[in-house]
Amino acid sequence: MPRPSRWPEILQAAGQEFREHGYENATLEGIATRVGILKGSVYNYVDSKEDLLLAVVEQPARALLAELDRLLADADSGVAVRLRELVRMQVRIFSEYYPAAFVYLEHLGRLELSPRFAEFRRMDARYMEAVEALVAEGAASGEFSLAAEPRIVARALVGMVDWMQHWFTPHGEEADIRLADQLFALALGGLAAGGSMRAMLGALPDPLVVET
Amino acid sequence: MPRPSRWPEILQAAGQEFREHGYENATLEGIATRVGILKGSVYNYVDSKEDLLLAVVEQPARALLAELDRLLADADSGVAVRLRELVRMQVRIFSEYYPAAFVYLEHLGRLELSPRFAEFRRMDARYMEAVEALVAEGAASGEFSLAAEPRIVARALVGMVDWMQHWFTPHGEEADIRLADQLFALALGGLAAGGSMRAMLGALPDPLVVET
DNA sequence: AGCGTTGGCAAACAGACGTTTGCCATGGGC
DNA sequence: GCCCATGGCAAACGTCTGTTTGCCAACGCT
Repeated sequence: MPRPSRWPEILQAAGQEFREHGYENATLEGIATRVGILKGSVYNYVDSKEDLLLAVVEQPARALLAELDRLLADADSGVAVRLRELVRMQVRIFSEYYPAAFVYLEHLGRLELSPRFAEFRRMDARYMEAVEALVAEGAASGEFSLAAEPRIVARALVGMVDWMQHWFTPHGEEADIRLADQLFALALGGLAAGGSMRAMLGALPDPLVVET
Repeated sequence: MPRPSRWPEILQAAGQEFREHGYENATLEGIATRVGILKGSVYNYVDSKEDLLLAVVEQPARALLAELDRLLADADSGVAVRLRELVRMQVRIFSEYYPAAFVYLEHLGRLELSPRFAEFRRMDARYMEAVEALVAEGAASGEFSLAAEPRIVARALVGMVDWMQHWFTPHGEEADIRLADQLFALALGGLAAGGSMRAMLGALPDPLVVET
């Protein structure tokens, strides 16, 4: 039996510390103490503190993009259905990679980071474009009837979902999906959604349910 | 003629540096250089770096709360109208206190800050409660027909608006109001808002327009 | 004119923290 | 049983940066 590596613990501890204190305030000593080792020992696994952030952020980022691709490939379903899947997907990743996914969100915006994070910023840009395209497609097909330009709408939707970093904690798969659907219903129908809107929401098919 | 104080310049420079680099990465030297003095000289105006953050954040925070009070006092208009005013108000403050208001948003969430920031966290909590109460009132009065619990709806709305820190830049009073109204229209009518919804939006009165 | 306050400069200080180094215990493979 | 890679420990290093201190020029006031 090989001596168990403590890399997973370190990764998890780093994620939690980054989440609680922010990258700049988090200390290597805090992370190491959480695992039960000294801060110097962390350098047996990484070359720098930034490497830790990179490692924490990489998993949720890749998962998000992979699912986005899967989702965009499914051009058969209506736009509303794809958008609902998008929201569900994102909530699922928030939950599955908690709190790493929130570390990702929080630190993407920060400049200052080395060029090694450029890839993630590109990924984020691609994500925004995808949402905007989805919204625009819905408007073009008549499925949506927008009260604002697609870009504004896309930003508002993303904000609604990404803002969850300030209040969301996982509550199990079922509850998470319910939450995602509530958010999506609000996005689709708005505050004033009457009975007809809710009927329409209830009638949406479930073609993309992920087997887990 | 008294020797002109450089406090306003320092405050503005601090706001910009905090906005661009984040509080922790911003350096006193960067702020001082922006004004054209040395970092030590800043201590003629402040006792600590934290004081600077406090000063930057205080103005937009107080303005926001003051306007919120004014807005909540107006119980005569319908809930939708008050909610639209809320969005307009917030965009206006983002614009008027740019970028200080975004520094406020960005750093409220961070823990680590001294107890002196507790007041702002209370203010934020009060703000959230107000939005939630507004939403609930709309649901109770029949003006809204919610697809989710008021608390979720309130969080989504706040997220939509507060996320603007990642893409908004002021474009003049008129354009800002137009933008606010687009966001509000999306919140009220959703993606699928049909022609009837837009007609209803257009028919909303303007009882709270602020004289500027 | 003389005096006190304001505020900038230059330099040094101090603490925090990321990183490096040398050492040693462990445990699997030949 | 020997060897070596792994990984932890302890301590030191170096830098960055917030903060302090002493000095002095500029200016307003009496």
